[in-house]
Amino acid sequence: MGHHCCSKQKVKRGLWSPEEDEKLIRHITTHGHGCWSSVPKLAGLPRCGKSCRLRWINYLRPDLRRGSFTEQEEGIIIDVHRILGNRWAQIAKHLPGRTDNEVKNFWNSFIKKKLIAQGLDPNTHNLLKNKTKNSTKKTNNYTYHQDSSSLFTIDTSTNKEVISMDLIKSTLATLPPFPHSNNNSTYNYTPIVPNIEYQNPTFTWSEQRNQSTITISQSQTSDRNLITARNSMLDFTSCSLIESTTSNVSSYINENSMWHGTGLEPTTLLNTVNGQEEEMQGKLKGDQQFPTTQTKFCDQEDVYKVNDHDQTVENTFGDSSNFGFEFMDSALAPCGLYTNVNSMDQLSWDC
DNA sequence: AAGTTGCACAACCGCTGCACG
DNA sequence: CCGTGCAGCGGTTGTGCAACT
Repeated sequence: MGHHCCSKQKVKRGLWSPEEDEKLIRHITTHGHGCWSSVPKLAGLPRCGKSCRLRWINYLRPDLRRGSFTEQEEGIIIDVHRILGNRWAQIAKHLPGRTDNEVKNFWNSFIKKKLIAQGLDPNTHNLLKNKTKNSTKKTNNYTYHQDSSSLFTIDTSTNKEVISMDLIKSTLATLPPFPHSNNNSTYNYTPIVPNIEYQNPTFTWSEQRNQSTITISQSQTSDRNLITARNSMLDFTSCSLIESTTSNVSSYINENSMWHGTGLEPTTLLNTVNGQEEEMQGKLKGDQQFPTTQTKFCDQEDVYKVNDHDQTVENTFGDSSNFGFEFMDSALAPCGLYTNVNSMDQLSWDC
């Protein structure tokens, strides 16, 4: 039984011989593939166009990277799979020289088993045990909520909740620098504000659920009411950059509040670049690819409370690409940015 | 040595979405 | 709007080989 596209043809199936490979390579390098259905006839191959296309894409293409996957590639696959699931073609776009078929085979033959062996569900990337929807966990001195769509995953080596920063780092790298800073500069970080789902000491990021987007905002405070913000919006279904802007932003910060119900919302920032206030909204443009990705999003509003402090942080990301609660503990607690659950406030991730 | 099993990877199958007439 | 052809995708199967019994 041949393919539906070539059922009327006498086509050969099975493994390709070196002679067939040579014919196909010679044809495509000299003429291009054009319409794949015409390739077999033009190249003198007893195959269907579909088979020729697959052979070229998955095996004969000159830009293919052969050989074993590196640990870095493995990490990228796991990270992107966490977002996209079994969208192998999308995942393969993050791995130059690798094909969707190759990624899929590697996943099924290696990564999948590895995750299972580590007690992780390869579909959800969550722990197989105690996988309860909307369960509330308590770790160290903070509490948070977790479900299958949580932004956070388990670092199996430390058994801690972590978030990979690869996506955010690579996104910020595409943005223009702050006007009065360099990569090693120190600047004030406008602290946590409500209705932003996630943050770390260097930047904040949030989700726009209806648009399948994530907004990353990094701000440099020049005074209490004017900050320079770098914002980028990405579509996490296609891993493409939708919009990036650098602008002066008027922010409203309630000095007396506990950052509850007031403050700066990156999805509705007031753009004052041209002296006119306008709401910043993402518009789809371009199809810029992301080097690496990760993330998964919550279904509910996230609310957390922190103390009202500006803090000074280094404009660097450090060596680790993972941002864990342990790090947050050490980095933020001395600044009074959040307090533990034994006191009034708690950091709560209502995912 | 022969048969069996498990694995990696190549290839196929069926489906979807899109363009076009 | 509908039918057709095509490219592309993800799931599945087939094949070859090495390890094991």
